Amino acid sequence: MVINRRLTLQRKIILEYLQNVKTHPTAEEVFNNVKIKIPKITLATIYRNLQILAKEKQAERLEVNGQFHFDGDLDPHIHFICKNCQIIKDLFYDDLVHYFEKKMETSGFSIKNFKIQCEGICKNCTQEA
Amino acid sequence: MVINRRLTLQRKIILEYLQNVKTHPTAEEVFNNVKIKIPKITLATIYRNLQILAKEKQAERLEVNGQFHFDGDLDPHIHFICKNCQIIKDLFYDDLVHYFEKKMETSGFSIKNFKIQCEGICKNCTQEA
DNA sequence: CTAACTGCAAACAATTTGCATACCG
DNA sequence: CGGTATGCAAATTGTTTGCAGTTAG
Repeated sequence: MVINRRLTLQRKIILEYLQNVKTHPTAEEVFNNVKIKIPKITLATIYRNLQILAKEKQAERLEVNGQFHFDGDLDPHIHFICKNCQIIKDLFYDDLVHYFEKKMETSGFSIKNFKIQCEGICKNCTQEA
Repeated sequence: MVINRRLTLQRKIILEYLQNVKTHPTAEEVFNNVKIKIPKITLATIYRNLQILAKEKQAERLEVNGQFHFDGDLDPHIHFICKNCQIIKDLFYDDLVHYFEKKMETSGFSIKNFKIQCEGICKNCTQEA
């Protein structure tokens, strides 16, 4: 039951967009942006491809306040969500990631992937208060 | 715009159920269980209350494989999801939690709450393989 | 050539809403 | 009593599917 994926233009543009943007777009936002380059693309195609990309670990799906967002950055990192401005910020804290992986392994779990996300107030918003 | 919540029987039973169960039920599962005690309750009431409980931090909502689950345990902990048997296991690794909180704070973030969840194969399933 | 993919429209599941009634404080 | 919550049914949102035509490898 192995599927031989084809790199269609649609999939290529979607992936490129996810890899170049730093805003963690929703399916809708991916749609609006990809539509600029492929005007007749439909939401169904966006959904189908996002699902494929997530399943094949070329992108990550994350949930924030009930909405799904997508991230093309595969480097393990933490997502920080500001409760004020709603920005989703990437934090590449390698020591934290390592501590976490180590802990899980010494506890007897073989982990495949993980998600760490936290909410608070970002530096920008703290200053303005 | 402060709302004066009332502790209705429905809300009470839902919360009690979440606090006593260790399986991280979905809204549907909460519904099926609460219905035993309150036969004429509806899904709408379940959804309304789960939303309120999550917003007021009396329960936590987590997302696993596109489905939302609820957890009445407020103690900060990690969720481990077994890719084989699909169990959602709570891990109370205080050192990990502290390391994480410390790191975030020394990095200049004031964090309100966080979610850590990871996927892998649980001990039970590893033995059986 | 042919299996994988697309666009389109229709179907679907999960969640939310409007409203009249019930009930907590 | 007043405002919050409920049950019911209908509406809405986000996502998925079937199908005929298109395309990458």
